[in-house]
Amino acid sequence: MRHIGPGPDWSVDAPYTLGMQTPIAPTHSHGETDRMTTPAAPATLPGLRPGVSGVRVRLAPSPTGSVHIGNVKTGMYNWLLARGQARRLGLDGQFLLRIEDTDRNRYVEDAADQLLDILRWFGLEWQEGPDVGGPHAPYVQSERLAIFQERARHLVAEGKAYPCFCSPERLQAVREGQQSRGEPTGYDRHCRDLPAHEADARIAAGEGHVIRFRTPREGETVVNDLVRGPITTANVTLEDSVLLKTDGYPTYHLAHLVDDHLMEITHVIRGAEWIPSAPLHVLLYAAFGWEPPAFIHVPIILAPGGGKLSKRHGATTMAEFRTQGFLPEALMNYLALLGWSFDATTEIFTPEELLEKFSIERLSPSPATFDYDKLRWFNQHYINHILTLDDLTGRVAPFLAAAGMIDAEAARTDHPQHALLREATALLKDRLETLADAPEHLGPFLVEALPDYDSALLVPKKTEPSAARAGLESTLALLPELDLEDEAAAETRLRALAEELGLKTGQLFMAIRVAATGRTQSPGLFGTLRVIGKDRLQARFADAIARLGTIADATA
RNA sequence: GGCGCAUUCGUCUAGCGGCCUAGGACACCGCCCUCUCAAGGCGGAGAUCAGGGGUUCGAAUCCCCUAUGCGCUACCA
Repeated sequence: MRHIGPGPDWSVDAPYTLGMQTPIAPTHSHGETDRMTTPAAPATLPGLRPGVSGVRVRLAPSPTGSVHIGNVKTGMYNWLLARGQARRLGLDGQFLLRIEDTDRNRYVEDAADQLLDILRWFGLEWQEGPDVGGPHAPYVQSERLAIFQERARHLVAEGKAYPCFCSPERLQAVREGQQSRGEPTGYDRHCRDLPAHEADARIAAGEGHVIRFRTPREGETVVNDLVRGPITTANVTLEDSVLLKTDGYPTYHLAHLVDDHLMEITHVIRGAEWIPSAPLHVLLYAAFGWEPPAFIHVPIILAPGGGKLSKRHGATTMAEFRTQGFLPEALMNYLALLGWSFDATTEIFTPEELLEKFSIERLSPSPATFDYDKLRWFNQHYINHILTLDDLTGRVAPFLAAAGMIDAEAARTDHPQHALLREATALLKDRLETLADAPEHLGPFLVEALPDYDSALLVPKKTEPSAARAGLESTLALLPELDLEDEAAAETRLRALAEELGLKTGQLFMAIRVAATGRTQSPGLFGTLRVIGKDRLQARFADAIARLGTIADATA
């Protein structure tokens, strides 16, 4: 029987080393711990420092375009930790949103607004952020430049960072020289030991420069990742990274770290692409004299063929998944399982259930391949089995309205088209994989007149056109006295009709199906007839009969 | 090249030294239901647990090496 350790030991045993903490062990989801003799251990959260009463996590995207699915997944885990796991343990849990717009070259004008919009659509709610404010405002880094510059100056004053005057051209030349000699590339620390008076003079003269971190050249740094365990890196392999750029903007390394500290972030769940720079961050925290947060690096999402997920494979941004008709709940369920599991068999987790079940202990360190087929299955499952009919009706409506099939207001229950929309949705929902499939499937049930279709479809296999026509004429004649609301009765009547005409039920039913919908595939015939209704059926049958008049029987 | 991370059915995963002749799900195949197509139900095939060494009475589970994949190696995040 293994237990989660008594909690991380945060004692610092080396200047540049985080206190050792054992990687978290998963809890057993069943078994002996429930015995009455076992005193209930106080619930603890891995990575939480003693004395800290709550969890504060963040999602810190940069507004450089549309949000990638991977960023959202990472943000979701943060959200689930704060709003789910932490709160279940009776802790305060705050999830915040911070915009990291420190790259002026990649900045995209409306990206931040779109970001908030799509994150809200997805279902993430933040307690502090650029739109809602909070105790640590502003939550946009470009509005916090003075803070970062002050911190950088502070490090320089303490000798833990230094100004570097090397031009991009020199840096490139250095790199090329290293490459041609087969050496590891990297900054050669040319300005690391400039005399202070010289550096000051050049700055005073207005010479452009960056601020670099004076990385220790000896020892090693340990990053304690909560799911991976300790990751040790020799300091010699680390670079003197740029902290502050020539334009006065901070790099990610400086900005995120200062803000995480100021905003009292307790857990940093971020993409695995940050593992290589995590030692730098640990060193930076030490240089500032700050306690670092707990780290969890979650794997990046792989593309079906290997490599990273790109346009070539399908949707990659949140916005694309939305327009393709995916439900945020289904997307969240699928994404959650791409690197996390609850047990051996449970796979359906609504957002509420995720908040109840999610725990960082069960996060996986290995990368997962994105499977569009499985996502579609989840989406279909939510459409068909999880959403209520009224909910689904409301979600399908915008897609149908965009296709011009219903009025934009038809989702309102007092709208004249609403009843039909709802009935059609009920009838067709089991074949919708995405909301975007709705126009294709519901079309025949919503429009007045059918779009043109292949008249040959009206003649079922092994059936003469004349027989199909006779069947439809009889059905049309029978229509006024049929009670379509009583599906069983209508079925009995039409089965009898088939027998009278000497047709197999399949033959008659198929002819009717095509006449009613223009297709050979539809929901059950009698539900189909009921929803389309007598008026439209009358017109469609008449049209079908006219079409059949132009098709001659095969002369045997 | 250097540094790092990862490695159980095609894919997502369960597995924490004996419950594993490896469980579940997607996809695939078959059957059932049936007026078509879906949905649903039932069943099947599919992983010698990357390979090789150890440790142990016993290893998918612990250790080491190798291989492969991925990431980082920017005044991008």
